[in-house]
Amino acid sequence: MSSNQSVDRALTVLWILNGLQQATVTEIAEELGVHKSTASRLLAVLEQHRLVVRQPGSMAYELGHGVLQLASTVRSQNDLTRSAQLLVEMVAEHFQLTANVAIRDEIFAVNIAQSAPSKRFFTPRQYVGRRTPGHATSSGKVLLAFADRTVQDQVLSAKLETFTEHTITDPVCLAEEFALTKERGWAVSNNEWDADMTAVAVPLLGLSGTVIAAVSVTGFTHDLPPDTFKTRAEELETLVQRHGRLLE
Amino acid sequence: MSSNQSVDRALTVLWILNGLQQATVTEIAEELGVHKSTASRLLAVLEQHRLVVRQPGSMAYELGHGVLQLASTVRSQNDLTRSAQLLVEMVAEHFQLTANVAIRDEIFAVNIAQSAPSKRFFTPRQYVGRRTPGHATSSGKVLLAFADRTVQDQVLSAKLETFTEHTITDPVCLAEEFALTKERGWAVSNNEWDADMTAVAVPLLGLSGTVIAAVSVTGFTHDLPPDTFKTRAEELETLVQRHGRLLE
DNA sequence: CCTTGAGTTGCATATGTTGCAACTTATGCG
DNA sequence: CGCATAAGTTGCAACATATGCAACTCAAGG
Repeated sequence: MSSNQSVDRALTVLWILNGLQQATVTEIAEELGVHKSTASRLLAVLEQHRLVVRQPGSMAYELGHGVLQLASTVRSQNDLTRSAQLLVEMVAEHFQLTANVAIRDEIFAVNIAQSAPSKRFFTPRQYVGRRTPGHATSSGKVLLAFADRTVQDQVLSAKLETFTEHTITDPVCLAEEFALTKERGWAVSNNEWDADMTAVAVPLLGLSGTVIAAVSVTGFTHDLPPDTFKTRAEELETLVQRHGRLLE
Repeated sequence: MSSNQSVDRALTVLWILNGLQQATVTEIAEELGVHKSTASRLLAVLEQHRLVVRQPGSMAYELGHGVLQLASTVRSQNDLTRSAQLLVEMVAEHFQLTANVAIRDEIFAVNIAQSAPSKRFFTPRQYVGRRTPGHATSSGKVLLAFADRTVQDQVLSAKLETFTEHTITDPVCLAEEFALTKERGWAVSNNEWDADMTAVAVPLLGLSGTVIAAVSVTGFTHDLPPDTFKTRAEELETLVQRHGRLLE
């Protein structure tokens, strides 16, 4: 595997700032395990490229506008993303729940669009771009259930991470879950990733008829009791179909 | 000025991909002026950090989901950004024109939120995160007009880049423009940055009463004739005031 | 089947990066 | 307000590391 120490360190800085929100040169140096002068120089280059900034008057660095610029290219490049954004906004409004569109990235699900309902104050935090576990989220289950056999095997043979007491960690149970999902056409994650959070997801088909993404609604478990799963899933499917099949 | 060659090269790769959308190892190597093996290794590290990806079956790299993840941190970090997004959506809907909120970055304006009207097909392209010239855009003029004297002097003493035949490049004229903007409370850019594009902007005040951002509406010049400037600006100001002062 | 082009890997070299120490700039406390 | 202390930056020498080359793999096409 090819590597490049200084580039690797510099990019790690971005992820550190992603986690900590703010960090000083010294903090970053410690986190990386390098001398502070090294950290200082890495940050200087990142700053020249506007990927990190220092708010005037503060010593601490945070992620900069350059990141936003790069991200807007990723978005606009992708017709699916744009279309997905319109869809989630409609879905969020309809259910008054947080809506997501996710695509598969290896054995993970990555949200590419998210919208929170306009009338609620407390909603799940932003997860756009972040990998979420395929075996513990509703979109992940949908994406994996409709993925190639080889991908499924990859998941089933991996160590399934436990997040809550409801997380499915037994490969046999998970395989059944995939089969069920594929048969009925929707999936649910009931406190499996995050205690007290529940989500329902349905597949989104491309022009060729294959599953290219998953659309989900997420809310506190209180708002999504088990007897509503089926209805929600059917409503969601109707909305998705009305929105039309998206570009592949 | 501190530098770090390999990191600088790696970050330049991101900007190359930002411009070209897609590029192969060889193309990037040529663009950077390095051997293709070097480019290959830089890309490998960027790929490990999910900042670039190769679509399965393609040799070409493009920007990856990691960028989106970093960007979502930048956004959620910033209450202003979130609040601004709601504002621009409302404004875009109201005028059926593209709306932006921009903040000042040195002598430039950086859009932090943008929304295109839902009912139009042809709209200006995405500029979120990108620096726009302070002397040739409506938001730039607002931000500079209300900025410190030292910042204004910096602009007025710099070489003012010409973009169209209407761009204001004379420091004296520009100083007058700032004075006018400050007095009447709004600015306009009439084909000054991009031929055939016109925009009107008003300031956005923070809790302390200082100008923290500019809100603008942009459209083809055809849709924004000079006799509508004043009305648009006043309407825009009303909308902004109704939306309330944002967090500083 | 051979050729051509594009990408990746092993290896030797020297270039570029690192840590140190000295210096400068901020911050906190009496 | 000024000193003390912590945090950040820069010059320099040493050596770790990134680089270019060349050889290799892989894929496509004639």
